[in-house]
Amino acid sequence: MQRRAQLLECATEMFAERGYHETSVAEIVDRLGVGKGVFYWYFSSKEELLAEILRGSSLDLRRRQQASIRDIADPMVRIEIGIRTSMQWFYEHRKYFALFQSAANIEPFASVARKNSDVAIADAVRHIKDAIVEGQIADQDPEMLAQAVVGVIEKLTRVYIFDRDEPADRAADATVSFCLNGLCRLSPIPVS
Amino acid sequence: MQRRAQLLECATEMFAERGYHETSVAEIVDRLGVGKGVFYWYFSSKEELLAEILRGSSLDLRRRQQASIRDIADPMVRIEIGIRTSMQWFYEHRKYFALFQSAANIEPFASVARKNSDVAIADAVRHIKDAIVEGQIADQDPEMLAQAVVGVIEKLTRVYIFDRDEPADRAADATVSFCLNGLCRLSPIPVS
DNA sequence: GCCCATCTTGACCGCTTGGTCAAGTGCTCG
DNA sequence: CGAGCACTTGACCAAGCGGTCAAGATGGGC
Repeated sequence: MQRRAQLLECATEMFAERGYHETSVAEIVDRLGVGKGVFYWYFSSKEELLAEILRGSSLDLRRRQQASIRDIADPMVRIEIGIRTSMQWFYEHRKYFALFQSAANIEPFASVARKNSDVAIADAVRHIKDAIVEGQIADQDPEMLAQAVVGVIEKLTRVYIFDRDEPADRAADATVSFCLNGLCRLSPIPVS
Repeated sequence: MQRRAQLLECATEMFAERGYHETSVAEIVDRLGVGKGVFYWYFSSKEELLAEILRGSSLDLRRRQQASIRDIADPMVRIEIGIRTSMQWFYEHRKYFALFQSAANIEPFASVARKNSDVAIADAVRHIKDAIVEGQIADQDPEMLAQAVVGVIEKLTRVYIFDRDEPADRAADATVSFCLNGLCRLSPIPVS
């Protein structure tokens, strides 16, 4: 494997497990059994490394989302599939989840995290607006609805997929059901 | 004001604005215009300081939640008031919000944050179970519903109250409406 | 006036960190 | 073979960190 990719992978794992600040460059290169110079041959700084990890992985997630809903006409189904795809992706890339969450609280990455989040919200808003036009969702602020949906996704992903290592389905079913029906409905609309 | 309280307040602000790791003990005491020894006279370590801030504030939040729903019989209304109270508290104590969120990603505080979260979830679960018994909520996993509700609260608090500095009402209305009705219900149950 | 407990000072310490760099190593190509 | 490029090494560095401590201040009670 290429050195660069090795460094990327190793650093991702260590950042995810122990945090960005708590993982030193020395530890990363030690784990790979190489000298420190190798790190600075491929990356100009530790900060740039995390920025690249963040950029690459959020791009991958978005691509997968887009691909999964490309051919779906019904906006409600697009929302459901979007939720399921995201959570499945987080299941397969658990290590990135902690990274996304903590990057938002690390000064130099807060703006990048914010931008990524804005893109995701904008995508969701589009489908929600379509659904409102088609009369499937009541006319409310679409951005707030989008944020709420993302909030549920993130929370259930964190607790059930990340912390408790469950497979994605159960949490995804619950997320879809909650987002569509909320707490109240006594006979939930069956999940497709 | 007492030194101890000054240190607590000053540190809280700085941790919230710039992050725990990014704020040094030297900066805290400089801002107060005192020597470093003062810090270590009142606190045994920087870590203990944050632990105390976390303990104190989460206790205050919980007390306020409990007080606000004490005399309410209907579990559904307890849930709604609980949501509104929490978000109002976060509005009044915005600086603590960032702290709570980031503490979960800082190694030595993750377990404390986890414990606090568990308590909040357990509280919500109780009311949800009551509502299921009374037939107001369909019989689903109460813990998942609780996590979902908390996810919406956290997300809308972060975006509208913390990032955009809006007052709590609009975000709280949206949170309650979404949690009760989800996306689908076309004629939302009016917010009480 | 003096003692002693409480509080304050800031120079100092040991240690870790991100980052540098002169000195290699090994591979390819002329 | 040897020139030169791509890569690797690890000792080294300045900066910053959390934390310590001997040396004062301050002030109330005797």
